[in-house]
Amino acid sequence: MTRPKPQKRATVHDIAAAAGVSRGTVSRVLNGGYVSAEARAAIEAAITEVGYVPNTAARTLKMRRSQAVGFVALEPHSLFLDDPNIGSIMLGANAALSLADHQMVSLVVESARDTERVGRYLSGGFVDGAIIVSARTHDPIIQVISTLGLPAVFVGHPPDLDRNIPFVGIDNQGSARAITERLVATGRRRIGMIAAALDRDSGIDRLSGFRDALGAAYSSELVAEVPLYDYGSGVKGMRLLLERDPSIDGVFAASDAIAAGALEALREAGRSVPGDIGLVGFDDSTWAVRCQPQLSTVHQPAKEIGSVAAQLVLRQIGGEHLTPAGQLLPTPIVWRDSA
Amino acid sequence: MTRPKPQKRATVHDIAAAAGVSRGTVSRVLNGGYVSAEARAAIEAAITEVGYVPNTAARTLKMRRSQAVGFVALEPHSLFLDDPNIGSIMLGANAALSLADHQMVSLVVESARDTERVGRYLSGGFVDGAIIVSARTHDPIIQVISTLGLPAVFVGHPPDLDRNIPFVGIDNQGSARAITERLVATGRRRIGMIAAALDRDSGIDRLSGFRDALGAAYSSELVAEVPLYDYGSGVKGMRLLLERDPSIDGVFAASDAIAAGALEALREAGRSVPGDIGLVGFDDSTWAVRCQPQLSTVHQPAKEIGSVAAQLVLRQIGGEHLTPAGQLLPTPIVWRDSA
DNA sequence: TACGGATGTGTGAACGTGCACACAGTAGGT
DNA sequence: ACCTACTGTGTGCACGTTCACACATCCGTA
Repeated sequence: MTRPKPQKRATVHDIAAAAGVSRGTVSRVLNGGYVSAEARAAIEAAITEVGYVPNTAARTLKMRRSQAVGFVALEPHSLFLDDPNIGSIMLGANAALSLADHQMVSLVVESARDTERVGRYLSGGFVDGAIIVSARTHDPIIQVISTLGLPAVFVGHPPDLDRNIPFVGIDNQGSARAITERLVATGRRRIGMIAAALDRDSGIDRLSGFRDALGAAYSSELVAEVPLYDYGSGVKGMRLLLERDPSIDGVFAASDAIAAGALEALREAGRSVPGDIGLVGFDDSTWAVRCQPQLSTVHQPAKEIGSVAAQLVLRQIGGEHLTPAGQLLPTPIVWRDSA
Repeated sequence: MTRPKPQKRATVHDIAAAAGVSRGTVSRVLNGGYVSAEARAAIEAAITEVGYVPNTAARTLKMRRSQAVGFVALEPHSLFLDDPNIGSIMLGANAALSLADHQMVSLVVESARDTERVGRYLSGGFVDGAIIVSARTHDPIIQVISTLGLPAVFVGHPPDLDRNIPFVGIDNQGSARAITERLVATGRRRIGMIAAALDRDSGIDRLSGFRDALGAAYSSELVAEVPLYDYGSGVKGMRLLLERDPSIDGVFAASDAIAAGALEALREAGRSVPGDIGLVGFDDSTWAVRCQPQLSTVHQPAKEIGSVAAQLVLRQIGGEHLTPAGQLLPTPIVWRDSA
């Protein structure tokens, strides 16, 4: 199964020959340097005529820099479909990288096979740095990045993350505590939580913030654990809570998508929101304003997170050693109709 | 602003020296060939000890193949946030490429600056082929791909697409006609459409399918044109239709997100669905089952589209000349509660 | 003994680029 | 007349890899 070589493409040699100069001169018109007006004109004409494009792979090899940054999305399967956040982070990162004339290349990891291949890709000199999104605890990618010594930034910070690797995120615990406290302040007495993604720092921290806010009133019976931040999990989680304690009158959902699902389960059960039950979410994604009633939630500055992550990677590529390693962005609470 | 060189990494030379053999032998244990058991063992030991990873850029340069395929998402800004389709297509493509041991790299194009940089990236030998999603009519990327001669597949087919470039998509026109006809069959008499994205083939074709189905009953007054396939456009479009003709009793929304927005506007106006008005969407995305009532819609096999696109690119990379160029996937209608 | 095949290893060249260096011509100041 | 600075151009080398080739050894068989 030998493959035919791709068609031959023009090189600096061809351009040099066509313009009657040497490779060096062509290189100089491309990258700057002293070139006479005639030579420049002849070379530029030759370039447009044959449609020459520099071979970036060769340039990367020589320069040891690719002007590209990897954006690694781990297990995005449900994230892409239910969580608009990852898309916003991506667009924020792309905008920032674009400004610095760097190419963002997104790599999707869904299987073990992907992990290994992406590891090779990151190590292979195709990217100068990487942004890693939604890593779980003990994620093999952490090891890969650590040993590689590649400039990298994590979005969120798995507890076992190497201390030297910078991250950008939000104060999940503090935000969860704050919004739960405001739920308490509205007079709710039996407050539960639909906790999700407890294998990620975000999930763990949101739960412990909830716990902090309730203090002595906390009861593990009123916490429904679900695997994902998605709509379906919200439906199931809410049903479970209603079953365990029909007198429940407040719920903190670990994400807006979960809250939307919870809303559906509450509608099924004939409970009104915010009349019978106060409901708050997390993310301030497009879900929040689509729901009926609109969700009170924690605003997550997704686009900015992406942008900051990109800047931190670029600074590392520039040789800077980042300290302190972590950076947290503010998360204002948005109070709407659901609580 | 000179940047420090990245840290020096081990090469085949280092491994060869450490194992007491030559570069050639190291290459053979990496890529297959006759190697003695002792040599192999020594080399493998050296590789794991220093954590050697082959430099893919160098390999790409020599082999003229990168084992990577670009996934170009054009103006995904609202798509990522409101349309789950693009994520599904991406995951479908990644799965198929992964099986063939190819790396999918996604490139996001949002600005003219991005277009140019992505063009350079695609031409630079970093990818062996490309999948292009959601190109608009007269998109500059079409020109870039055509002149480049890079193996490529479009998802959807802008009317001005080069005839030789394969595409994969769905029969937007036929599907739109079919679902509109079923809406007619339920007894609706004043049927309107919220048409979107009329600068894309999908938008144009869905509108003309709608027109076909209504025949003489078609009235341009009952078509609300909105720019995007998103929720907000749905709200606006539906308000417009209600204003133009309060007796409207059926609506075909050009996407599920639009239908969801329309549902919101109908709720505002106090109309019941499907009681007062029958509503159908397009995509069968997660929106469809989240809405209340759940949407009758056209199922779009997004994941499969991605998968087929990937396979078509891989076949071209393998040297095959694809003919016929286009491939359409079936789109069953899913009949739920909204009509 | 001589030969051919299978197995195992080392060497040189090439992929396309950028940079350091060498070199040449010109102009201006001492 | 000489030195220096500036502009302009060509050449060789290196980046790290793979492949073709040459060479070496061993074995079985004519």
